[in-house]
Amino acid sequence: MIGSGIKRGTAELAVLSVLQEGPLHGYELARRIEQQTNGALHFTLAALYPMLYRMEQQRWIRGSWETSRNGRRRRCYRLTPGGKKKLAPLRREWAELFRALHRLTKVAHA
Amino acid sequence: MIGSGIKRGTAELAVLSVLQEGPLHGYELARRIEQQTNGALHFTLAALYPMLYRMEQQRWIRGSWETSRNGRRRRCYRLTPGGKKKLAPLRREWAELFRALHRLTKVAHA
DNA sequence: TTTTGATATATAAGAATCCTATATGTAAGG
DNA sequence: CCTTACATATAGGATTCTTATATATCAAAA
Repeated sequence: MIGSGIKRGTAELAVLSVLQEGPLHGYELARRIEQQTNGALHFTLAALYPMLYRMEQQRWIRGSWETSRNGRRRRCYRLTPGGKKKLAPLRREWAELFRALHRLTKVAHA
Repeated sequence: MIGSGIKRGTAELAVLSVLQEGPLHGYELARRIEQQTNGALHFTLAALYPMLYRMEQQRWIRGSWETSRNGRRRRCYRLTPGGKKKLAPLRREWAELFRALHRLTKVAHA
């Protein structure tokens, strides 16, 4: 599993990417991130809940309380149009970071 | 230039990679990182100096005071054997993060 | 000559994002 | 009944970046 120092800042991209597949609640969101990265990327729920709150304030996602048949309440988040717009430049910025680090470590080898 | 939220944690890899080319002092180190990434990655010196200090405590780099002909004192850092050993797993971890994020964003597209 | 800009290091205060620990409560299975 | 999985939430702390500030030398321009 990737260390916390290195994966800083990835949660935002991860949440937006997973929500692009469809609406989800926090608990399931955490599991999808871990599953889809084969366990490489893991976030605790204590880290995710405040982040979901912040992203809702920024209008990138929208949460709504739902009650499943069992009577369990849970907050379901879906991507807003603003969130979709945010995703593209965010991915571009990450790609740019990868290229930058690749250049740095490659130069050292040359 | 890549935002500060995203590039978190990259300074360590950047410093070790650049120092692999040869010994350098802090001021020049900051410029090399920026140059070799075509300006994509920028760190302020106020961020680098405490980091160099920490890395020296961890025995990844070793600093020595030098006085140039001008009479300017500057601290020259060189990679230690321990620092070289650290570089390989660090690069592997970053590569793993890239793969993880790639999977996440790709899945959302499929 | 005086001042500006590049060189060079350093600390302090603050923001952002992650962690662990803790709290609360329901539902299902052994 | 007790444990595990589900589900959300807050508090306190760590790390790593930021801006602002301080100090000091040297070269070139005004």
